[in-house]
Amino acid sequence: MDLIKIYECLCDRTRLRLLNVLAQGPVCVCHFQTVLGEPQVKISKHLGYLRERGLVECERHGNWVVYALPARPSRELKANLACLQDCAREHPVFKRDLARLKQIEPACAWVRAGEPEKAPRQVRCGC
Amino acid sequence: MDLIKIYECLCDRTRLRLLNVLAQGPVCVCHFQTVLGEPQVKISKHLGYLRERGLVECERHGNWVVYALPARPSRELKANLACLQDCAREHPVFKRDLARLKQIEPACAWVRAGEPEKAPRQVRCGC
DNA sequence: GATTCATATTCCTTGGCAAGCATACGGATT
DNA sequence: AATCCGTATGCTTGCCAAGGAATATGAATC
Repeated sequence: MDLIKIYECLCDRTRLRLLNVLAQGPVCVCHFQTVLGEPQVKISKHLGYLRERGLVECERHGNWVVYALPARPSRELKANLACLQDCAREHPVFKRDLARLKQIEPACAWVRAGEPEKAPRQVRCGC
Repeated sequence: MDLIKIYECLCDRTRLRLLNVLAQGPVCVCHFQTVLGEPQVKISKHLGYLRERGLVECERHGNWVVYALPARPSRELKANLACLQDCAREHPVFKRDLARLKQIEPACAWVRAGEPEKAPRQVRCGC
């Protein structure tokens, strides 16, 4: 049963935060680090966990790996993501994440817009 | 954060089934055993888990303990229960549970209706 | 080719939960 | 009081996931 796999993904605080941020658009790993304020290993592992179970997809652009929600989410996933967003709207941690995401918006506009060709030419990410 | 506690409750197959059944109305433990086809210990423990975290409430009537969804569920809980019901609608296991619940309906109408005064006088539950 | 940066993986430790057996508890019947 | 029924609790075992440190990979720059 697929539904249970979804709920297993949702039962961790960090993963909930990741998914909530991803609802705004694609994000690369280093931006997650900045937004959540969590170490790289933690972010990467939880993204891997979500990836293995089909809740997120990723694509490499040079040094960066950009994560996004699946292009064609299942009915169950769509419903649960909508529910999460609804619940997160009033929770301080989730709200803070989105606020931080907005702050770094200029630095990662190309990522959020899904326009890899506009990636900066220099190596450093800037976040 | 309360929301995470909710998701932790939802990440187990048995608990999802319990909550899905409870959405139809109050149910006593022995009816859960019949409907889910799971041993008593398992049912009781998962109900205890849900009870400790405030996702269900219970009330004793003679030998029976009747479980129900909270009278005043939080916004988050309400949203997630609605989402679960929506997702469960098309899943074979959840559907089968509800079908079985309907089958034993006559035997437990007083429970489902929340009318403890109509509890059968004899000891045996009959399920 | 060596270095730097972003990301992933491996290894390890720790904690928590699922499951099942056995047993305890509380209420009702006799 | 003894017994029966429905339910809950201890206890143990095994598994899996979280977290962190160290290291590996892969791409870009010099």
